[in-house]
Amino acid sequence: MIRVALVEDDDKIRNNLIDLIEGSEGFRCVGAYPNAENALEDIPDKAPDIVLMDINLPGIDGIECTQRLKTKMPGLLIVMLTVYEDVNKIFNSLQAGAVGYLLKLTPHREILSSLKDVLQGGSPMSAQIARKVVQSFHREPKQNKNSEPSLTPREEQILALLSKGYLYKEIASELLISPDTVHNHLRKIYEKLQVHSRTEAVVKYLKN
Amino acid sequence: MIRVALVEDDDKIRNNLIDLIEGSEGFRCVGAYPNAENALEDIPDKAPDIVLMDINLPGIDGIECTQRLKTKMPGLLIVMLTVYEDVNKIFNSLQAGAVGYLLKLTPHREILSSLKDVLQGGSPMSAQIARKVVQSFHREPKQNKNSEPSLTPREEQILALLSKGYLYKEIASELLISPDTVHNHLRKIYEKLQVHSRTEAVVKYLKN
DNA sequence: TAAACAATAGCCAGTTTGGGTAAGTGTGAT
DNA sequence: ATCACACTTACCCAAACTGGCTATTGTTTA
Repeated sequence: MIRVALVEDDDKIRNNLIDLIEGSEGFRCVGAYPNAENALEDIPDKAPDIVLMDINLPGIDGIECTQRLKTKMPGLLIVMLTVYEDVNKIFNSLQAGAVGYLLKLTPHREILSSLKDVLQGGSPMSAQIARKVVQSFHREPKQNKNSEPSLTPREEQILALLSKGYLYKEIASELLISPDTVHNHLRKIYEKLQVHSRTEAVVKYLKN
Repeated sequence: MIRVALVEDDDKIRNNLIDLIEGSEGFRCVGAYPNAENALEDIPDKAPDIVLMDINLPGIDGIECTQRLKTKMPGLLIVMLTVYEDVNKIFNSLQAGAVGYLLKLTPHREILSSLKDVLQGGSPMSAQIARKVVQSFHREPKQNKNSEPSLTPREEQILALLSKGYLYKEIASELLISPDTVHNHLRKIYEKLQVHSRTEAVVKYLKN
């Protein structure tokens, strides 16, 4: 039995979905709300498996609502509902914690199969949205052209310790060299990184 | 005319794919390589639209090869080929820059339609992989329970400037206050964050 | 073989920080 | 009206840091 909750402000659409879900074998509608405020209050008590969430809601919108629900119930599966494929809003919804989305004009049969799919680990979305998600997900091949002046292993090591807040002499005793040597490495590091203080160097270092 | 290149070490599979692509209306195979090394050398000259890349290759593997190709040709569309759904490898491939993947046992008809789909902005992948991608993509709602000893707005402001590597006097002139005031705020910040140097403070600050 | 460079070490002058102490102003709560 | 607290300024001192110059020992490369 898949427990479903709905958040949808349009009465007609909401009632249609209730009918669909309640009328289908293996599904139950455990809550239906016309706005995010009511949903946020009641859904934690009802503990549904899946929430169908309209993106455009009066007051708190579906994206914000998704984010709040996910903080309270991290395991909750939220599927967005939208009339047309607004790429940005869908993208933001996914970032907020939704696992996929459905268009409101999706045939009833497909809605039900998508819900089952979601419970089995799927993520209903069009290939276009998937591409956008995948792209945002590409790791930058880290541009080491001009930006990375290639520190030597020793310099990297010293920079790593510097980033932990060690003093020169602490780094020195850690590496069994003299504080003056540490000092010298740091000067080369600063030159290579084009910075003039440990803080700037550490900030650059932590950004990779 | 869609220009396709292949990287696949199994001769039989590679030749099958060449036949499929060359024998299909609107497709051309502009290169076929048994290993990553050859592919990396020749593909930039051939400038294909799409590369079909086996994940498991002798020597440099398909993931590494994808990463290198994307650095040279950021617009190149790479689709991974794999015999079974190895979630981790596929996941890494997508991170490396691939836009999707196909199973080697996919029917020929579907392979061709997936390639067209890719050119139109699609991302062929199963719902399970999509879910994994979407999840890695969720933004943490940032946990500020005990970890954040609540800095005052002014303190946050000063800490932000400190993190950019500003000197006391630079922060002072930026905020139109005296360096001594900056100094004082910093002392309170250090106390609250339980640190004893700007570097440690900045490191803590940047981790949120 | 000569040049380039990483790693080591030192000295010195000037600047920046970190910690101590003190105190004035304003705001909001009890 | 008193108290707590954020924000502000100030001075002192010791420790740490930055950047200048110099120099030796290896290793790698041209």
